Amino acid sequence: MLRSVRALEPLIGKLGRLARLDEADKAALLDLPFLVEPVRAHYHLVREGDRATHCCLLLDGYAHRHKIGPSGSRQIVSFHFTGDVLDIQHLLLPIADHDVQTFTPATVAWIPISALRAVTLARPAVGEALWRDSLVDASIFREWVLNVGQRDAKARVAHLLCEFAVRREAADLGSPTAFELPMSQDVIGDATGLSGAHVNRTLRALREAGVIDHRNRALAIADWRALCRVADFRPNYLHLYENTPSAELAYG
Amino acid sequence: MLRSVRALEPLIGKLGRLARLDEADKAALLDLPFLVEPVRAHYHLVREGDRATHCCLLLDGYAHRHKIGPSGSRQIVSFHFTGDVLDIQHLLLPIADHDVQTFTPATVAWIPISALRAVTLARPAVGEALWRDSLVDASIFREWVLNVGQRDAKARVAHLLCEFAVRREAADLGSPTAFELPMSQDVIGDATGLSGAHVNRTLRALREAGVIDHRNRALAIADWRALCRVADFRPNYLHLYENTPSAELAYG
DNA sequence: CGACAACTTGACGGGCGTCAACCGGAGTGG
DNA sequence: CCACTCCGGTTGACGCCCGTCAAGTTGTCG
Repeated sequence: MLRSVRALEPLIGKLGRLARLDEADKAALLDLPFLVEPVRAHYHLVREGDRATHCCLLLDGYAHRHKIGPSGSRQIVSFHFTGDVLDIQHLLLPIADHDVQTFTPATVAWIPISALRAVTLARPAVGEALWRDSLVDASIFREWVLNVGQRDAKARVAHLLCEFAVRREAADLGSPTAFELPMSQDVIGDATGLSGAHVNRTLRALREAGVIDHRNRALAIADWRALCRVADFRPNYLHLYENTPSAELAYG
Repeated sequence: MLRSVRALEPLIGKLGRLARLDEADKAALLDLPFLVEPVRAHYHLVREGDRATHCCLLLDGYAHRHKIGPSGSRQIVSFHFTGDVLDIQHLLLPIADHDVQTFTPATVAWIPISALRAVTLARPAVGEALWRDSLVDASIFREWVLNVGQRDAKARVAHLLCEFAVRREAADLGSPTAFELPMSQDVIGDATGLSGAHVNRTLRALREAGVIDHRNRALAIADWRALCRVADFRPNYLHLYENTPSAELAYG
């Protein structure tokens, strides 16, 4: 475990996009106690049933949240990037109802829940940003219910890629149209309610349609509009509003 | 539109289960401005794209939230009962990302968002209760992603019935094991990602297995344990903890 | 260069969608 | 009191999307 100065910068970046934070708000965030921990891929950060004492901020790498279904099957319910708070619900719901797991090597910061709650009370703008973040999370879950409930395999996978691209762009994590897809096809399957084999077939179909270019784990979106059309993708559920900077991902 | 005294009692009941409210908190809630409106079944309370000015509290009747998918299909993402705030996310996310619609005749109270936000700032316990409510909502969405993503038809429908029963019990809305199922089979299909025809087949299978008794729209749960087993139902995602009073729905 | 995980592809089968027909109850109008 | 309408429930026939399984290939890391 390490303790480094200003490691919480990514949190300020994220929350600053969700609410207007003044200098005192930012100072209070930077003043939070925390412990930095590098972890390997496939490391369980939270397990269902845990009584949480700390919230987990993802400083680097990728993670997902998932639930275990009948006969051990796994449903991934969200993906997370640098700057995301992985379990903000533990501020108010003490017992975890799902697992959180890295799927690449990652670095996380553990923040005591008591300290985070104190900040939300002392600095209402911070509380507002965190609450809004959890509401956007909920909106993404709703969209995923729609995704696995109504769309066919091609649309499901395409939708996932669209969301990945737009969220990367919004979080300023590099090119939105060419990036590494850091997860295995089984993981994509667990997120879309498909088998790994069918994810493979589906990615091939998207490639052969000229919509994406996908080799190994390198993804390039060849035709953004076409991908959105296949995916039935409308980004409103991400609630980015004017914070979507991208000309590259122009929509409509 | 009507204005009646203490119409907001159901809100106090609900929030009182989510956080410890003192007399001043309750007084602040009862002091909220509101307008009561009776509405017919299938009335749209909120439409995707609306800029919300009021939050909608369900005083009586049933409602659901849904999103429109490819080629006009509909995915219901949650059901709501008396006492539920139907669109708490509009406190912080101004533009609706989904529709809210009654499916029985209902009575709602419209509360101005500005007034509700003022109360959350002045009375932190109220803010905490509302935030927690929105986090439980999010947890339910996650469970629904699992439901439509991983479970087969019988488990999906059974899970919906289990959730209905436990939430009725928790909200003190009458018998948890015998009640009216107020929605059509198409509606159940839209909530579970199944066709209405297959919901019918599935309900028949559950009836023939002796798990439920279901005639017209009257539902009786004949074997609660068996229903839970079929449904892969574990109520932890509802975050009721010690607030689950039921001996009738004992689990484990 | 060997081991192992992930990817790839094909064959086969089943769960559930689609469609169509029929039924049954509630409301409506004569 | 009955005919008509309409919505929802019920059931069967048929087919497709996608799961499962198995075999082979590729990529990567020690």
